[in-house]
Amino acid sequence: MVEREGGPRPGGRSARVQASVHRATRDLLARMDRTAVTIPLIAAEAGVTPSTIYRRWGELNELLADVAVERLRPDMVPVETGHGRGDLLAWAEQYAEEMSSDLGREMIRDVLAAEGAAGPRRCCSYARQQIALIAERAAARGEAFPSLDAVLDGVIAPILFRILFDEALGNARVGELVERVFEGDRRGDDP
Amino acid sequence: MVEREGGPRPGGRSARVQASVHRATRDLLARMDRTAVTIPLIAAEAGVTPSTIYRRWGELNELLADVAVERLRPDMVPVETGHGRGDLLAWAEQYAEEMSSDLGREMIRDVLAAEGAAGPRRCCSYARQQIALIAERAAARGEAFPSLDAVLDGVIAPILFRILFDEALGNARVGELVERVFEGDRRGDDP
DNA sequence: CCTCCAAACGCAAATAATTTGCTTTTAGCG
DNA sequence: CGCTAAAAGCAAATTATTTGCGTTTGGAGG
Repeated sequence: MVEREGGPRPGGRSARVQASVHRATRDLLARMDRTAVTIPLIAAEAGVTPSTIYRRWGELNELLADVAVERLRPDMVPVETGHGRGDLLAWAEQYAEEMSSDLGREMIRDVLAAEGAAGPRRCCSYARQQIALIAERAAARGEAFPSLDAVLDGVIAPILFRILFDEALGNARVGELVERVFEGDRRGDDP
Repeated sequence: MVEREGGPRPGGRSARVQASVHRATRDLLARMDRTAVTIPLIAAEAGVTPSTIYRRWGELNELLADVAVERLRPDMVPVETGHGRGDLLAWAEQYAEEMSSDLGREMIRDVLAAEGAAGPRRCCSYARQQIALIAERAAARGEAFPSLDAVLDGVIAPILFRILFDEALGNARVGELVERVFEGDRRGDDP
């Protein structure tokens, strides 16, 4: 019962279509204004008929979200600085920077604009995995490290909240948040 | 040089059209699936021609965002409990509850899905105003109260982040966040 | 290797949404 | 009371979306 999450079986026709549609979408988004990107356009660029896209993704939002989630998947292991706090700081700074770029902001919005909570949750779990990895390394060194929820609420949440609703945080503020989450370092979550 | 932000002059034809389109949109969203709500439908419901809506709002996302921002405007003053911490807790709990409802979630997504940062910022400023009000009352009583940014990052951000990307927080967790933001109560923001 | 099957695609016609040029209405102003 | 600019209506043209049906394809079982 091994569910594959990356879509259909690799190598099949279905996978080829998905790949070329994704590529076409990325290309067009890079080349032109996002409001000008339409499904017929993507279809032409990808060499498929529009109805194929409509049947597979339903609407543009879903396709854009699909592409964005894939691009948001972390492609590297968080850098090691020697201690958990440094690891988290380095990671958070990079995360904030990537996400607050024009491209990052657009991808987040694309993910959120699609129906259903699957996309956003996957993005959240990407961050979770990265932080869990840093936490495990810290634990292996015998260091104290804040709980996953504390980091999510204390560091990731403000970073994304500000990007989405206000103005992106600078490195200074991100550093403060990381400090703060290490201050009241309680491991458990029960009252 | 008094710019009106609620749209055109009140009483004019333009204002009537805007009002009836907003009302029609709310009605339709309440009655049917959001994916079934289209501009021609709203136009029919509002008694205007579709082109009027297209010219004023451009696309459905913009109209939905416009309607959502208006519905998200706070319509009451935060309850007074006698002290700032209680005020903030009560307000945060209600905010979390409203925003995590199906309707709340949809409205937030609508606001974020529109182009431009105006809608999201207005939502952020709504929260800011409410918190500033609570903070002023606390200050008037001579109480200590965390900075606006501390509350935004420590309370509002996690609430919205979890709604958007994960699972809504319960009252217990909201209470913890409020506690925490009062713990390291520093007024200034400089290092 | 061959045959069969279901899933996915292409094609094209039908439907629906969006854009646009032009006309008409209307609220505000001299 | 007309004038005017902004906004709405109308309808034709364009573009996007849906859908029915035939075809292709990759893989499973013989």
